[in-house]
Amino acid sequence: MNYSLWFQRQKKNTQTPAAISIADFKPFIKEIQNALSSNKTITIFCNCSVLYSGRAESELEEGDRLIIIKSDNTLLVHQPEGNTPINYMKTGSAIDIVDLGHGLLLKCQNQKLKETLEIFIDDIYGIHSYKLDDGKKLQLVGNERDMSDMLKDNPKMVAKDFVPLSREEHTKFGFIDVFGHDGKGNLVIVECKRYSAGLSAVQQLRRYVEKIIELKGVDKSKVRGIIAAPDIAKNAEEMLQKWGFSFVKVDPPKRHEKAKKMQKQLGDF
Amino acid sequence: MNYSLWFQRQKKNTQTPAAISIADFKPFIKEIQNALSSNKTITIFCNCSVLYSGRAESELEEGDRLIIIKSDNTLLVHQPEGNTPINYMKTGSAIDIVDLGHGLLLKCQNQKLKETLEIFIDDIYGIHSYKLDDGKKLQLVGNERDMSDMLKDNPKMVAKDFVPLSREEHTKFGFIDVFGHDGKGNLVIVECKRYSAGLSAVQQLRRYVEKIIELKGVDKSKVRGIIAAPDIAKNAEEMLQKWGFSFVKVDPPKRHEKAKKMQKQLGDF
DNA sequence: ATATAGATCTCGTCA
DNA sequence: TGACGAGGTCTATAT
Repeated sequence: MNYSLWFQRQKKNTQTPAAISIADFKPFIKEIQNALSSNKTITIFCNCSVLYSGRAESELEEGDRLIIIKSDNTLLVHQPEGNTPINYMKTGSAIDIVDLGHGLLLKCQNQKLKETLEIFIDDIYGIHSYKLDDGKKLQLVGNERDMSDMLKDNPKMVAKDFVPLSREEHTKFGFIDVFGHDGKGNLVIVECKRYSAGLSAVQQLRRYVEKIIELKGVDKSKVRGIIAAPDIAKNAEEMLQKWGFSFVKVDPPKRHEKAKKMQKQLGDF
Repeated sequence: MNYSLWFQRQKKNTQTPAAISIADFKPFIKEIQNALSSNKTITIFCNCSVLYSGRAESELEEGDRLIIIKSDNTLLVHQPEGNTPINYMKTGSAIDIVDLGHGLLLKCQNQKLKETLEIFIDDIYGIHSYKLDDGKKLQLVGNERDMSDMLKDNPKMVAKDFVPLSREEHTKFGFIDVFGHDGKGNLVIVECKRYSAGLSAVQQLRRYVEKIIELKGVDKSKVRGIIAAPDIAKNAEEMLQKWGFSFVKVDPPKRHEKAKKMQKQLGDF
């Protein structure tokens, strides 16, 4: 049975706090407990303050927020602006609601992660819940994996004489995006970045190159390191040159490219 | 005026799709447009499918979700499980709602970022909106900055003879967590990590050390690199030793430590 | 469980 | 505006 409840209330009148009686919150408690026990997704528009203790400790003063509780007991506190939740608790937390008389305390505890979140709810503007049914997964095109795929399928984008051997493999040399050799007996290591490559990208490449020199026992001059990215930062380029690596401008693939690739494959028949 | 609307409907009966008429969605459109124009925070419990195109491209098949639209036109699509939104659009997006007859199309476009999100809403279980008022910011204790603070105030946690000079400063040597020297005329660079240090942490330290050797023109033996973290990965420790750096076990500070520090400071008087 | 690296990362900060 | 690093990062994957 899908039961739901909706209260529309005026914001608490600070001039007459006595108007908010214990009885006001009773149905909310019931609704939240009901929704929690039936694994519904719950939204609470409210005025609240928040305390967090766990990996760090945080405090958030009183303000209007949207609280979301999911069927896996994930809890999110969202402010009216911004992408990311201001506070949150991960899946598997134990959630409890306590009547404080002057408001509600939403307690959220994750035993495993040793984290606690306490939400002091001063006023509730609305509670809504619904049992959501969804098992679908996102199909995404244009991540780094697709980029290394593209380079393996189109080695000329890296270098004229590049011969790819493996892609995105956890070798003993490390996690190398595209690995191969060129016509002159050099090993080639390609590090892809979907966005402008920075210092850390160059260092990542450097680490792989050094490891392969060490493990294969080959000479430094026999290993080519290449960054493939749409752009590279000035400092990163300097470091790249200093280490004898090179940069190839490559834009990350999206559906457009994917479609072209499929057309090409179809054309092979 | 705070106006709000609440519809409780059964899930669409797939056997009789004709039962869902255009008229059913009319009040929803009005409510969404109304809420958008007054910068309310909106929640929509619905069944929908989603297309994204921008930095990457993604597709999400039909399922039950919670859509959140904030007062800054941030848009989030949440599945009933998991911490992070399955789809999202950043602040400043233009949001438009279109009646498709057989459902609604929620279009979200960010001109600046060249991103588009299209949500095809097949069925709506509930729409709620409220104007939220909140300008408070999170007070957080126990981040890396606090950790470098702690080390600067308690240099013996790093080494007996450590003399800190600066903390978290953008020097010409780079962004170094704690910088100083020891009694033997060596420069000391400390890199803090709140969690187990990995290969990238060691490389970050290595980069700072190399830069300071280059810019100061000092000998490699005169610069000490130290990782301060609660733990270090095995591979990272190997690399650390190979480069002559050292590891110091330090737990990140939280309120408990902060309080102790304040007591200590008070005790100084 | 730990380790490694990507992410439509996001967010802040400083040049 | 770009660059750089932290994040209560989160998430997926491999060992």
